[in-house]
Amino acid sequence: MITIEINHFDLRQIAGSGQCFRMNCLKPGLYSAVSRGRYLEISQEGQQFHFHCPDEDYPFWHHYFDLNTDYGAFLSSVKKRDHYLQNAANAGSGIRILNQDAWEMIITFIISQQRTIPKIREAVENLSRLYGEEKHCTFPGGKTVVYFSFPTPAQLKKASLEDLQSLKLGYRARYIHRICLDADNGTLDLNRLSAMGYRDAMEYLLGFYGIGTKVANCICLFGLHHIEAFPVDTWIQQILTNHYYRKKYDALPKSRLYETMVQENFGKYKGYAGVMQQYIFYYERTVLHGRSS
DNA sequence: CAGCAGGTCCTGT
DNA sequence: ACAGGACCTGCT
Repeated sequence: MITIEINHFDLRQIAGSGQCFRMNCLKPGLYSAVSRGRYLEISQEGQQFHFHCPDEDYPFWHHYFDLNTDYGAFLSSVKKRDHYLQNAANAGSGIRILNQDAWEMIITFIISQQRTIPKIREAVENLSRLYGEEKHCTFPGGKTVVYFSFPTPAQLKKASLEDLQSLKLGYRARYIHRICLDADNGTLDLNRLSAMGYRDAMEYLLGFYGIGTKVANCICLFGLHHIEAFPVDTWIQQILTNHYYRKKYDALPKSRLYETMVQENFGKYKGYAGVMQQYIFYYERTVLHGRSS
């Protein structure tokens, strides 16, 4: 077990920020997480954190939670004039943009289309249980936890279209099936994708069946750590409309409306607008509308 | 029963 | 380019 003290880091906020679907609250202040085949239990008391994992895994989780980045600088850069963002950043000041696996984010956010977060979690867990690897983690003291890694492309390719449809993935089943084939035959090159900058990664991702602008931005933000990415979903659309509307936007075509609003209101946070997106998403959804997971 | 949920694709102008 | 409709499934 490793104990450290960290500012601007809050497990409940991160778990509720909608960026990861394999973090669970075991009891107040204690969370589990699964990523890249590893398992962690982490507890929080104020700014004190206990990492329960093999010592050699600690650097992995330190990077996973993005603990080398100075979020205090992001927070203090919020414009005083923007009261909505001020409130949001204050409410979510412990959020961090996690370093998650790109392939897992591709599948996860394809699944996320037109679904609620609890249903996304359920689907991701089902895929892991059925196509991932069963793993065991034994703690000092003897407690053993069974968990499942998220399936690799080679593992998930074993799922037929019918298999995926039987998991109630609906029209997303076709998207997933197709992209597994692409990942297997090299059309989707994850190593190449990971080496790209934000713009190139967006263009590349948009070429795949089932990935549109919103999902591609989520993959960039949560799976490739391009923190300038700013996904616009229905929640963000509502926020933009309710808090950032200006009359001149009426002249814009719908297809360009939101990207213009994002550019004009969040472009000033150059290179890290995605952090602000997380603050307002979390604030609106969790604090103002009471969604907990 | 209609409407909507972390959208995307396809089609017709 | 742009707008409108279809699409799986489950929940209200």
